[in-house]
Amino acid sequence: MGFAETFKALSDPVRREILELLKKKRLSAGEIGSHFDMTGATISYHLSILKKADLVRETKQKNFIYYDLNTSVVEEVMLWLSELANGNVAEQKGEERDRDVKD
Amino acid sequence: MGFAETFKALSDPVRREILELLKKKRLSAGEIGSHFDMTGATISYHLSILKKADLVRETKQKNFIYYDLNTSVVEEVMLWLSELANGNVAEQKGEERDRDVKD
DNA sequence: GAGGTATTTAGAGGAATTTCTAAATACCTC
DNA sequence: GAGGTATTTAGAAATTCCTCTAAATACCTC
Repeated sequence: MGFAETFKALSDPVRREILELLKKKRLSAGEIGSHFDMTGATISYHLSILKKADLVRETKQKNFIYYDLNTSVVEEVMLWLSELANGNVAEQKGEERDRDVKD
Repeated sequence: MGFAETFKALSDPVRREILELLKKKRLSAGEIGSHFDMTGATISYHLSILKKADLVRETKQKNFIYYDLNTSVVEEVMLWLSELANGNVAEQKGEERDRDVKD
């Protein structure tokens, strides 16, 4: 946990693109790397940051390491943003904001 | 627009705390600064980044500058996250994911 | 276990970020 | 318009981030 690590992980365009790739299906580090014009070492660095933020999970299989998206952390972030924008959870339709806040 | 700037803005704890302060009510730069143990110049720097990300708006009044939260950008980010996590908009209850994606 | 493929780790360079102090700007009040 | 308050800008220092090359680790297959 810790939004600092999560938002920092999300703040890099390469890492966001990795997450979008993983949205479709899980991929090995090498498959992810082939989508970018960077060395495998750099991809590994980005994956380590996504892992630290718990945005992706890894599974070893044969001599590949597969990565997939962890949506629960994404939803925690959405919750925080939702409370920031609306003062409550996922209420999108009204403009009731800051109503009945006791403490 | 540009998620790079938005997520980068959200990635700093001071800036997230500023946004939470502004959730309650709009505040002048000085009022914001008094919540932190930093110089006014540093707060001004953070505000400039929030402004660039369009997460806050400013209004001049007398010789104060008031800042308030721009929730529409927050909602754009939520939308992106929602599509990342669920493949569609704010669908929280099902596990239908990646259905009927034509292109 | 030797060779091969997949991935990570270490170390270094350059760019970007965060903070400060000091100075500049802006605007209000008298 | 002079003095005062609020805020930003400029420049510098310390730290963190992103990328690379080179080397290490891990694991599979024969």
